[in-house]
Amino acid sequence: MIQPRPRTIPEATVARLAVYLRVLSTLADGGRSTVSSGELATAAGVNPAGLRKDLSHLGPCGVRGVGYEVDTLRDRIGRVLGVERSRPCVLVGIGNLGSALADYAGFGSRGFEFVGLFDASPARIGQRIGGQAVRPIDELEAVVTATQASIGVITTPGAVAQAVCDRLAAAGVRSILNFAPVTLATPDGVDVRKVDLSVELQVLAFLGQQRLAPAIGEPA
Amino acid sequence: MIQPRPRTIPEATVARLAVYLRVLSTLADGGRSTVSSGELATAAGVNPAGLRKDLSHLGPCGVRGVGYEVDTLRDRIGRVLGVERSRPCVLVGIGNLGSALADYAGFGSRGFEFVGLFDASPARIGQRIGGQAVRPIDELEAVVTATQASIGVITTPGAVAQAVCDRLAAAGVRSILNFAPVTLATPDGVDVRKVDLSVELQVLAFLGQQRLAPAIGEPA
DNA sequence: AACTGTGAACTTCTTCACAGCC
DNA sequence: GGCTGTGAAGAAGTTCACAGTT
Repeated sequence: MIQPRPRTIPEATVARLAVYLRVLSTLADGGRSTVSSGELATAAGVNPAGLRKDLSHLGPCGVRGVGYEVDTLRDRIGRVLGVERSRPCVLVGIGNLGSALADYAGFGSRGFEFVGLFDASPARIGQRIGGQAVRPIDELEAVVTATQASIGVITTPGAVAQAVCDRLAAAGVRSILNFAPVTLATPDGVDVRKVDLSVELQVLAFLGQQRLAPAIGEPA
Repeated sequence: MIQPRPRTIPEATVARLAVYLRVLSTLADGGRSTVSSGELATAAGVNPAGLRKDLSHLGPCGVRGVGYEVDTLRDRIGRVLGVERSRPCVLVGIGNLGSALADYAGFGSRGFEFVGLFDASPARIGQRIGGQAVRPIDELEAVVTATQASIGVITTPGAVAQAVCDRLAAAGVRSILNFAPVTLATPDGVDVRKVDLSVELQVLAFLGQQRLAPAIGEPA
């Protein structure tokens, strides 16, 4: 018994597919009808062979000697990533960062819909962002239940992030994107993806300095 | 001739060191004086053996049978990452996201100092954020030169990100953190690190759905 | 006894090189 | 000729298991 294709796509590949999808949309908007792996790879900032390997997870989708049809490939990747399916999300913590996310138009075209924006501060309640009123945090559970939201985004201060995370998980959210500068613990079946802005800066700075000074011993 | 230790620390390790540093600071603030790899690993969300391997890049820094001294280890990591050194940074694009970054207190304690906030919109010029006035984008080159800023952060709309990137690189910035949803091209010697919020969400959603349905074939 | 530091096994990801097809 | 799809090689990262030290 053979299995025709491993049913799981590696995480690294998924991340790049999302990037290819955006590049393809841009190309399609520009009226481009066909593209080679080399060109697409350059535009996406990756190696051409790697791009072809990524696409191989979707089954054959190009034409040898020619390249890929832009519209077809875009639709194919979109279908695999599930952009046509609407995904209700809730967002907790409506500071500058939360507002930026709630406002960002790019999510809608990828199937993400914010169905609830929550904050603890009375001053923010009722404020409208991206066509949505900010609600008090008490309503979190009710909204998650009513909307069946399975994705939660945390943009609160670190001090309350774990508590928010616990409430999201208890309410039925299965995937959490965490921007708070803390490591969250979650029950089995709930996964967290962390984006840590200060870590990104630190890595960038360190790698830059390491690249510049490959031969300097640090003074005792 | 032997080299006692490879002078480069892997990127993945650098990212985790930044996380350990934060956890250690929290422990130190709580008055904790010593900690084991197991405990620290749990708090950082990693495997204990991996943590020890990460630390091994700094040379021996624990005591066998006992653990690590919190203050010592924090200082050691801090020194390696260069948090004591002040790093001038410029930030271009002062929307919600840019404002969030300019305001974020966590950068200062890591040695990052925003020495210039720039925007193209006249409406934003002069606005004060995080103790800093927003300047017109025309002043970018002058400020980079005067402050010797080597790090630039781009939080502009995608359409202008490449142009901003070109100007930063030409002005002498060597490391760029890009939040705009485009892939940037840079000359040799300038490196870019990309944070793509919508890719993060997409990966999170996909992995969640893939985990739930490991055995579903997609209908033709 | 407890816990670190590290070689070795293992897994994952990337790159290469070329066969296969248009 | 040109470009895709993929097995094989290589690099990087992770986990294990245990020797070494206090």
